[in-house]
Amino acid sequence: MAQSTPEGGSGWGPPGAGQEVTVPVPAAAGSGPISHAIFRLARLHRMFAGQLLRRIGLHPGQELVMMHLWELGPQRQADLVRLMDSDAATMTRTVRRLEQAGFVRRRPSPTDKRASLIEPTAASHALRREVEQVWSQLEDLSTAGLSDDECTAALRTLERLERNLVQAAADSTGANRER
Amino acid sequence: MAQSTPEGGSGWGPPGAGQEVTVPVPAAAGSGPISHAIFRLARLHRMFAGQLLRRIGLHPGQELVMMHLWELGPQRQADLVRLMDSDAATMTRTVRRLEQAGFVRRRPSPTDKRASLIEPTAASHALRREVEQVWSQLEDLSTAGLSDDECTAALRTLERLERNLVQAAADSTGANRER
DNA sequence: GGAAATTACCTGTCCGAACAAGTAAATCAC
DNA sequence: GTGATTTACTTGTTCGGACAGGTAATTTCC
Repeated sequence: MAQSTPEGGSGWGPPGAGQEVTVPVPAAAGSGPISHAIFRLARLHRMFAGQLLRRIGLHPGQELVMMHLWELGPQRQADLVRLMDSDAATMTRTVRRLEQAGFVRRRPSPTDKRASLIEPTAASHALRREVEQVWSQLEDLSTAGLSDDECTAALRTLERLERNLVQAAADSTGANRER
Repeated sequence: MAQSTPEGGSGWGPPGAGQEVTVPVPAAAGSGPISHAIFRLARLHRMFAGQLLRRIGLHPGQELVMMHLWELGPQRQADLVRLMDSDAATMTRTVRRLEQAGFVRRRPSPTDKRASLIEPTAASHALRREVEQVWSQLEDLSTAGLSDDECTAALRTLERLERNLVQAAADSTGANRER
């Protein structure tokens, strides 16, 4: 991992704010500062989550599935896909790996022969506290030194960016074919 | 802590949109609102970048390599790894794919028989404007409707979160072995 | 000069993510 | 009821990303 040492951010130029940036902004990415910041933050965040989850035998993404199952009980894969806004193919493999790891069991749906219900195993419940601890820890690390107001503001900022992209995606797919 | 959970994050329904295009925040993730927001934003952002890059024959990540090469000229793989804070193994494969795609060429380093210099091909320069356009477009979509001040604030927020994680990573690695 | 550590790169493996394509079952339309 | 469409799921492929391990060249230190 070896995140580079804090050092000179090549100021990209907005008014006033001439503060140091902690990350290498090698000017090549000066093009899209926000995009690049999202990219780097995401990478770091994912790496951190992976590092924490690794200790409890999960990979990033798997813990989300487990959390949904613990909270909502048995779900079909399609439900999990919808809950996580994920991909059906990815879910197939993720569930299979969770099954092989013994955290999940499949049961054929009584009402739909196409579907199977995914349910957490008894063994998996021992993980629940640990997973919640990991998420809590990750949240604390991310928001270290931020006041409640700042956290709220940060959350709003992230959601605003997300909303923009959701909107753009809706526009672009909607432009092609009316849904 | 940091458990603000402002009203489940819902409530932004675009007026009149007869569909719940927005994002599922299924309470299971209410645990770490910031973490989850980062996760979702990153996923969307990456998906969008991939969609845009796909049209010009690149995959997410490859464009970063190319941008560095265009800007800095021939680099060793190790340099690219450092510039992108990436992984050596990943870089090996990324460079090979870029080479197979004809965007990059390898030349043995004159001073170091272990290393090879990666340089952009002439053909690749036709891509440069398109790549920059993609980044510009991505930035515009992300920051749609944001004022300059809001953009700056958003950037600072992202960098603050990143700095926290960088710090946490430095702490955890530094705790194990003093560097 | 020569052993030991470091550096640069490659390969294998596993994972999530996305796309394409396919199968089977359920639902809809007529 | 039959045919068309939709839904649920699977597999194959390709990519980035991370880890483990391996080779060769370089540097460090004695």
